[in-house]
Amino acid sequence: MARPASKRPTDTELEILNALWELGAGTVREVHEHLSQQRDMGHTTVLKVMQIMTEKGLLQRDESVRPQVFRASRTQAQTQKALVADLLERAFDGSPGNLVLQALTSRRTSPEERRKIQALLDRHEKGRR
Amino acid sequence: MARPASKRPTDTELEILNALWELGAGTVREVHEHLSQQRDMGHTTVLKVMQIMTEKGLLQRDESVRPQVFRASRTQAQTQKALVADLLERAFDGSPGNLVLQALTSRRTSPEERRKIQALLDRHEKGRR
DNA sequence: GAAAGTTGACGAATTCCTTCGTATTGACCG
DNA sequence: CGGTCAATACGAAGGAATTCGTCAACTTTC
Repeated sequence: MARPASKRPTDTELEILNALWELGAGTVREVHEHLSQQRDMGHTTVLKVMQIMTEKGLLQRDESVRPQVFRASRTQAQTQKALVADLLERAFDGSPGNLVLQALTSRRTSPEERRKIQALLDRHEKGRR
Repeated sequence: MARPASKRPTDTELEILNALWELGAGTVREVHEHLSQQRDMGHTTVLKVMQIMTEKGLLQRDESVRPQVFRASRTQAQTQKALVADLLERAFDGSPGNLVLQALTSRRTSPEERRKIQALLDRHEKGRR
């Protein structure tokens, strides 16, 4: 009669993952400073979330050094793919086309982005990868 | 010092929205039956969630009839677009290209889907919409 | 080596979400 | 009308998520 832990990283967790992907790896302090540029969070709050993320397996922790160094367990691409697959499943009936449609009509999609997408599509059309 | 209500519909809420979009509008019973095909949820549970969704503004309720009829406040397309924009912001640094890349490399993307996407791109390339 | 500063562990407080049990209200039938 | 059944409201239970305060442990610096 309870709520199951979210399969996806939460918003806060994702922000920390973004920081770690950019840093490669980092201490709580480094992550906190990175986040502070956009977000107002206490140092211990970041630490706590990162501890929980480590328990969940989202982060790896090197305890042999002080301060401890954290890194993401999965790559950004792996996580992004999982998030897209999840959203596809939950909100787009599994049809990537519908999802891409909404992405294309986003205000964020510049002609440049569109060319980028076209290039991706071409690469898929002729052969692999 | 607490948790803010999620800006996005939760998983359960999205399932109910999916049902209502497909039904057009429906009673709790109809939604429950629709959901029962994939999910095991009590009748009152569905009702409760739908009540909360109504409070949140996600659903509109016609109380003049019995049983009450609910419908989604926003269209599927509107919601999908918001979800994509949100994911774009949180996990793809605002770049639709990166998102589409992950969508394209999804196992769910058949050649047929790819053609569909190509058609969308073409439509965007030449002119409006 | 003691003081001062960092870092990390722990747990509390609070709200949200999911799930129902129970109670109340409303509608229909006889 | 009163009874019955469905529909709705109410509220509670309990785990998840977010945020810190507090204190202990460890480092660095005089």
